[in-house]
Amino acid sequence: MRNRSCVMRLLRYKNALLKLKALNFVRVFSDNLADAAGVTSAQVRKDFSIFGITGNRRGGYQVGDLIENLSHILGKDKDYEFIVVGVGNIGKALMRYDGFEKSGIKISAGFDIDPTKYDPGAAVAVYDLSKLNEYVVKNKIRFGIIAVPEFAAQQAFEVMINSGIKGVLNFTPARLKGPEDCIINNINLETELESIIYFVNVADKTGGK
Amino acid sequence: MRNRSCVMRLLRYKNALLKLKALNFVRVFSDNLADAAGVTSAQVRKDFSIFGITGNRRGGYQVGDLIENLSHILGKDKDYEFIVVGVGNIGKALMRYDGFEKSGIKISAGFDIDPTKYDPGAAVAVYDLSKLNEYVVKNKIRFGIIAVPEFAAQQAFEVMINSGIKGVLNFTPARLKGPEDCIINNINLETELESIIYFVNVADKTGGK
DNA sequence: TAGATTGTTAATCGATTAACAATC
DNA sequence: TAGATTGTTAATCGATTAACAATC
Repeated sequence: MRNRSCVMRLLRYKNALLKLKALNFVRVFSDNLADAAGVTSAQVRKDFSIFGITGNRRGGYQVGDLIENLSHILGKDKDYEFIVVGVGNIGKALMRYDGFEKSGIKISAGFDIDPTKYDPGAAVAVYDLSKLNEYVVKNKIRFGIIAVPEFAAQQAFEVMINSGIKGVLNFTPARLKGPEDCIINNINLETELESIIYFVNVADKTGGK
Repeated sequence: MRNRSCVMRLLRYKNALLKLKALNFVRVFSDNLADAAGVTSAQVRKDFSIFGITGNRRGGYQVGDLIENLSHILGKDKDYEFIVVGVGNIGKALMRYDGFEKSGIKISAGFDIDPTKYDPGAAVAVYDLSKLNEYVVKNKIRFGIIAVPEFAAQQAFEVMINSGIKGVLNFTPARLKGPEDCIINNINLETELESIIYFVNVADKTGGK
């Protein structure tokens, strides 16, 4: 199915392919991609088959064609702008992070309710939250990142949705409620760390030592 | 099964319960927890059953007991220290983030190879990467976060593992290779954003407008 | 007791994997 | 051609859900 895990795998294949291309590889087999992405070769071929990607029996896949196919499927043939709401530690880090560019992703502005955060002249400008609607409408922004404190998350989300944003990455533990057609991805840092603690503790008890 | 998704759900139940407790709730039903965590009530009861958590038929669960049970299972009856390797945008944000404390998680130091980053006097001290082993051994640190550039990830990981670290949260796209008994959680920010773009584009085509 | 909720089993659902015919 | 790899179907695996007897 074209579910989240499958799409995440396609993104991994694409990243692996870009590295192969940089090494001047021309052809690649499902086995190679499987190794690179940490899955089975059947999984790779199945994923491709779901999206109608074909190769050559016996000859594998052309690296260049495959990258083009995946980029098209993943909607990465043009650049995309994100805004950040909440210019605290995490928000600021994302605004300054330069690793998104190579994926065609640009963080174009930040918004906060705290006036001491305003900085319209910065490399990535920071505006008052009240300016969000105007900015998003004017620049046709469709994507955003929520990096506010949990209690402010739902409200921030609603401002974003009402302005026309269709997809958000939510760094708060809040379970956002909104229209069906809006895409929400959640990252919960506390939970990630806590789950590591759990599995290490389990390994301690069951494993040796 | 006691897999990652299941543990992540337990963590969500616990967070919901802590909020209920703050509101002076004494009892809770599987239905309530299901709503709070966005799952079915059968899932909640099944999860509890896997970990041997029982309630009262007809009477639901005692909020206090449940929190205690979950905290014990999740290994959160004591505090845990993490170190951060790579004091760039993300690393710094994590070191300054104050939301971990309430979960009993402390970021106790940062490490970097760039001498301009050293700051042994900071609230969270930053040391040379060469000091990592000594620090980790001395303070019996078992958990770490990798926030270096991708090319340095495997090396950073090996330094950590060799010092006795057992669980890491990896912010790079690198697929880390190490001992079986080491726990690795990956967060890939680019991929999270790219998957949002994909699903919004799909909704555009299939949905209205 | 009557009614409601748990705890658990069995059914369902979906995703992954194995296997192999097609074919380059 | 002979050999190797794809593309796809069927089998397997595991997780989620439905259902209901147990029971508070």
